[in-house]
Amino acid sequence: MTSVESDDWLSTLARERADLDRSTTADRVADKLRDSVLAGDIKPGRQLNEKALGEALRVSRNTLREAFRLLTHERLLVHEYSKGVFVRVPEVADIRDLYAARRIIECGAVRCWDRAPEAIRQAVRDAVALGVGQRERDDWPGVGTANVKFHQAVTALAGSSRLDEEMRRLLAELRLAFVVMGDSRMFYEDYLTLNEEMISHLDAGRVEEAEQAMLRYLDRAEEHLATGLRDR
Amino acid sequence: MTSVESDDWLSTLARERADLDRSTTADRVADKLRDSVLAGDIKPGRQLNEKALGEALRVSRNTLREAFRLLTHERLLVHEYSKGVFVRVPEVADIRDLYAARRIIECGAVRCWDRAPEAIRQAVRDAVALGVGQRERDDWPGVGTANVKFHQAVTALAGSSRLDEEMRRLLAELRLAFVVMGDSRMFYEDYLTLNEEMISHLDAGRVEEAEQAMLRYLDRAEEHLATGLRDR
DNA sequence: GTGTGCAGATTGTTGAACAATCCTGCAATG
DNA sequence: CATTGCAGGATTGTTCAACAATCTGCACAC
Repeated sequence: MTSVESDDWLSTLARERADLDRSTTADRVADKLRDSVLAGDIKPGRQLNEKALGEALRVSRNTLREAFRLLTHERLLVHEYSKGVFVRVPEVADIRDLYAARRIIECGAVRCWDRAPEAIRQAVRDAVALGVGQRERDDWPGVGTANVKFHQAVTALAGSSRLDEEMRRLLAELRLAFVVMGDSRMFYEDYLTLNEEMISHLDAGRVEEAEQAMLRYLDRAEEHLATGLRDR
Repeated sequence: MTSVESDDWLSTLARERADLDRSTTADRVADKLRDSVLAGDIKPGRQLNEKALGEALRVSRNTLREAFRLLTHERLLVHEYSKGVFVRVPEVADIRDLYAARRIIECGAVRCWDRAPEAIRQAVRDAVALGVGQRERDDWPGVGTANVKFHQAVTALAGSSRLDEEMRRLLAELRLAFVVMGDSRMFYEDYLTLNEEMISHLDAGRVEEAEQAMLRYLDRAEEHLATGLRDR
């Protein structure tokens, strides 16, 4: 073997090293809580009692509080001093704020289409195709998660892992709103056709039109969530 | 007094209520550490020993670890499992990533100029004026902080507190890079003229030109930082 | 009904303790 | 000389128990 090959091995292993580093128990507790919150098992507004939860999960209060802090940072929980942590109750103002951010990030990302590496563009196409497949088998929750994948892939076009991370947080917070209003399937149907429109625009080099389609999508989704949240 | 006045009092107090809520000691410790890191007192790469720091700051290890967690989320510290936390060493790749995000956010925010409330647009003008004043009295660090204010004000044009928060984090992380390379004053001079150009474009309704100026600014700043970091 | 004060519950913070892991230096091996 | 193996010390990961500070709810007085 040549030394070049050997170096290649080393760099590959170095890249996978992160997987080896076990996560802290706080991280795993946070994962479990995040699932429970996003699945709607713990309803928005509900307080998370440190003692009770700590005993249930068999972790100490300190570790649990670290997990709380993680989820507070993700805006899934809110922390009130000397009162405790609560599952966030999404307000209409939050939706407005959130979609203002999405408009900036996702429309900006769409404009990066021509500059983005082919692999990432392909990921966008794949996400749309996945959604279409799920629709054909009437798997509407599947269409929903494919939609999330689509928007994450679009964000990746910008080429910033920091933006990707922020979008991950924004989308998780959005799912909270879906939890309180219960998502309708007609909704996703609507979204999917807009995604298909976007990808056809992009593949034809009509970046400007794709951005307009994204803007329409965001406007419509925002209004749907805002009204749904107002009279829930 | 009328009931309207009374309501006004209440809403004012409600807004200031956050100031009354004392923060946790972890928050205050994090503030202190953040200042030390951004002032360059604790150099990038240096490890933060839990026991020593805890004794110096008179807080328990648990509380200190809470503060570490906060600053790790802000990307000022990095955490390696079973090894401890270290002040982040900014890499060129970080700069690239960071400026890709800034391009999306700040250029997108500039496009919101016409839709933004007048008060926020005025804040942008004020930030430029402040920088001009500081330049006249040769206060170059002052010009630097005015420049940060300018970019925060521009971000606020988008109308999303979540984006504002993200920009706050991005700018703090950027200051880390300045810490390791030592900021030059010629640099800020250059920036300030670009800011003046932007504001004149905006006041004349030439949003498109202002966005181009922002893009030029970001390109130039990124290159300056990347090269300065490579051969530090 | 409004305000006051007390008791119980919950959170904020600390310090100690032990297990798990990492780092360092040194000896042994080839 | 380079590498490996190993012991010992130092540091981190995690838990627990305790106390102070704060909040909440309820009874009571006016």
